[in-house]
Amino acid sequence: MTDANRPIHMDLSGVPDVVILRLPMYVRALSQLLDAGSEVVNSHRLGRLLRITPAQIRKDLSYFGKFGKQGQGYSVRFLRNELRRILGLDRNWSACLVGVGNLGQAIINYPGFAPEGFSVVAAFDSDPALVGKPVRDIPVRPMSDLDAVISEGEVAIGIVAVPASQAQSVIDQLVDAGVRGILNYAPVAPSVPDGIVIRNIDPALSLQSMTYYLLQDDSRPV
Amino acid sequence: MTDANRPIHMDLSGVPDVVILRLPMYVRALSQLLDAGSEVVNSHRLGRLLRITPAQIRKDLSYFGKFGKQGQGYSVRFLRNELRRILGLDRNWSACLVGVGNLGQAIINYPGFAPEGFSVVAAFDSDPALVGKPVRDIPVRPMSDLDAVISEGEVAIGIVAVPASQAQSVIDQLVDAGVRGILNYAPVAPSVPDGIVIRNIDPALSLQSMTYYLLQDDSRPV
DNA sequence: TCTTGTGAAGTGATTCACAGCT
DNA sequence: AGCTGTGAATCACTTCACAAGA
Repeated sequence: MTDANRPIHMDLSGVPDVVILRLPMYVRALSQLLDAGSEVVNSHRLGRLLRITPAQIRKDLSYFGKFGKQGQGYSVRFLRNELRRILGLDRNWSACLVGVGNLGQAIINYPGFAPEGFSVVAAFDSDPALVGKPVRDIPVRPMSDLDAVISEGEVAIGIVAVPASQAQSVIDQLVDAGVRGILNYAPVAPSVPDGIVIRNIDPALSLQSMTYYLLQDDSRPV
Repeated sequence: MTDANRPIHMDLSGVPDVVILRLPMYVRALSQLLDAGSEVVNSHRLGRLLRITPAQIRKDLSYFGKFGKQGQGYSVRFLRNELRRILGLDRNWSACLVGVGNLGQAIINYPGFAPEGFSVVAAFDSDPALVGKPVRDIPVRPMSDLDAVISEGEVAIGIVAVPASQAQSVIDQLVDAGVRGILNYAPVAPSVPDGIVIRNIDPALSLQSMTYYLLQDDSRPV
């Protein structure tokens, strides 16, 4: 009962998706703690920082191993490094951007990607007026270059910042070219083949669900 | 058993959050169908469009009433209007933006908010160099104006596009001024009082959880 | 016959509570 | 004494499956 029938926690496909979604939050909080000079932390404090219950944090971590010491807590540095390794953030990830309009340019200039090992190595646009003029050192290429650049450059991630009407077609092209993850900013629910990971960034949907709750407690005088 | 002990489905606070998060997706899909000339739809087709099971859709709708006709399906127009009403999208919502840097300007220029009744009526920045120069017709004001503009203008929503270090403080100011919903683009996990609705837009977190799955099936040759 | 609306069943995630280690 | 790691219990969400209406 102690060691014979161990749980299959190392079964990687068995970790719930919600757990994976929380790990980056842990990494971020741990980095902050480290910056603030904390070398150890317990699940209670980490939970307060992220507004997550301590039990949740301990359970999440238990899917991957034992990282803490009873009575003390976790080494901030060690836990952060382990989580970064688990998430694959200890390596570099090349991404390409499709769509260099307002939004696309903001994405290229967004400083939040680089720190965790993501770099946009190429950009594409169907508008000839945009092609050729680099944005922040990143060359803007025609769509016809997409396939070659992705397959030759080991680009694993495609970032989609095109109008809704073109999004599915662009995503199909990215997948065909060999991209394995899609970060989609277009307001659509795209379909991708099995094995392709997609994340949608959709502020309009966020606002539209928010208003439901704003309607509820109109108790206070506006 | 038929009518005496009816379920408390009209108990508005009893609708699961996940359901509310899906309603805007339904609205969007229904709008598309309408644009495409479809007047009726059934849960199966709507589900295929959104990659949601038909049972899920019917169950979600059942929290709010009966919108369909057995044997036929739903009137696209009617269902869309009902959902828009339920979500509060049949009225106008004023929002203000804090932070008029790269990201903030992209948000102001983002065409996705206006169609569902959201309008950014004011913008604020702590940088004097940005204050005074309107961005796309929206005046940029100093932070000191924030309180007055929000309370006088019936601004219910604050959009936060400032650096992480300032985000919590800005959110506090917005809440104090009377905003009831926050759309936060800063990479932090802010805390807000009860009754305040917050939505976080955090592409970096999305990418960081994506890579976990990209590591898993390295079956194909890269 | 087709499709909704919904109790009941099933599945999945969170929280509890405590044994065990430091 | 303090805190982790984790089965067990609880809670929440999804899917099933079918009665009933068009």
